[in-house]
Amino acid sequence: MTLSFTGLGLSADKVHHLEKLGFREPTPIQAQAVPHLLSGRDVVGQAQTGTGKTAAFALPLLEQIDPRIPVLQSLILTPTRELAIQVCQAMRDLNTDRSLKILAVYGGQSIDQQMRRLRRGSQVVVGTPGRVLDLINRGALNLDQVNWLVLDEADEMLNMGFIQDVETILNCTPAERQTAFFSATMAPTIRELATKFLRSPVTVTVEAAKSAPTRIEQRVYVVPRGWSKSRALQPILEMENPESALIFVRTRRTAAELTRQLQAAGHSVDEYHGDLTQSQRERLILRFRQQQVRWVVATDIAARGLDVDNLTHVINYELPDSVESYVHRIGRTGRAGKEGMAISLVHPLEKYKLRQIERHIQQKLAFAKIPTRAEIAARHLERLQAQVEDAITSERLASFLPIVSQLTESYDLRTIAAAALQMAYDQMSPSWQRHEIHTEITETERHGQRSPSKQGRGKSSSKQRRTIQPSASSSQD
DNA sequence: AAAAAAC
Repeated sequence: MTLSFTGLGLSADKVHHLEKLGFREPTPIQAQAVPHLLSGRDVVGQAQTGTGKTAAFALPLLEQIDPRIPVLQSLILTPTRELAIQVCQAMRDLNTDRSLKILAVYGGQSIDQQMRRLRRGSQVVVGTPGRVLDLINRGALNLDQVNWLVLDEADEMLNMGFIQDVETILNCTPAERQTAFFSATMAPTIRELATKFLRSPVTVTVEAAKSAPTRIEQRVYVVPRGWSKSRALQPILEMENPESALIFVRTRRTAAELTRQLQAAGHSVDEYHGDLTQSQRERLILRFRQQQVRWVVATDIAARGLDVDNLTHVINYELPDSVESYVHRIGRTGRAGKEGMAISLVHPLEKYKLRQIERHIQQKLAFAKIPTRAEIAARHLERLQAQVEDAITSERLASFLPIVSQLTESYDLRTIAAAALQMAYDQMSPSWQRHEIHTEITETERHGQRSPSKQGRGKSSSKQRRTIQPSASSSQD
């Protein structure tokens, strides 16, 4: 069954704007939540990561705010600053006629500037709890007229550490407001707690889409006894050669240390965690989105909501503390109907954590063997061959023919071709010759880690339906 | 116990 946005009760204007943006069909969570939200009901919305939750609350919200009144009418709370920025941007993108003023407020940025902007009369504010409270206490933010309240990543917002601030903020809003809680995860205890803030809510739960189990391939590598994780990570990265990856660790310190190691090995990688300044954080996310950095080593600051287009890999260098966090972490990839790979590294003693995760996601996780040096070399040669075949059909090929003609005066064609391939191979694996990688992988072979070489993974399919999905500029959860 | 979130 397909629905149009019109069928959801959105205005003709809005539907027309959505079509101009290329959005024709609502995702399941949008199809189910939007009508309830338009009818004024409180909603608890639960749907998988990357399936359009932001638009599910943003569309009805934007339609019901009165653009003629220059007063704050809607507040959205998020658990991280970057998420506030992202949700704000997504809402501005959907506010196609620019009739509403939408502002993100969060810590680490000049509060004076945010206060000046607030004075100009924002109708929608997206913010993190600490800064929102600060602004309330300074008299710069008045929630008296807020009739729309959204908790994004609601279960996290109701967790210890956030709940007190969130409750204080909620108490500053009118009781007759409309409230929506959205998240991909909602533990029963949190769901119970949530009802305390909602008025006879409708619960909208979207079951896993049919493509869901295959959308993200999950794989587990058991780190051999006596090995460090960083030693196990090297051959996996060599084998996978992720185009873009989020590598999750548990602490800021480990993030910094692992980043240092990977940088020393010549990789394009940077760290992302709460020890950085706000401008460092924002700059990094921008560079990552623009693919100026291939890999990011992050704490759980990046676990939720963050939407980076074409993220191919999520790597759990260390397993998260909560099963919910696992679900959110791997959900950074495989977004908007694309494929993704989620890899977890576990010590033998951590296998019990794995079983908790398996129970929660109701899936068995596949174990993989750490690739040997020979398998990695074979994979590199496969890639090289594929690249050569691509190059043969390229238009630029002809421009290299004169050089070949010149070289044939001194060498035969096979020798020239082999030399060119050798150069390409060395370009492709600059760290290949490095001593530490060499010895570690030799060590792997001594441990008898062998498995058949796997076929390279196909690129994610480009033939997807156009729906309102996360992209670099708009996000859904 | 750690991470996130205000100055």
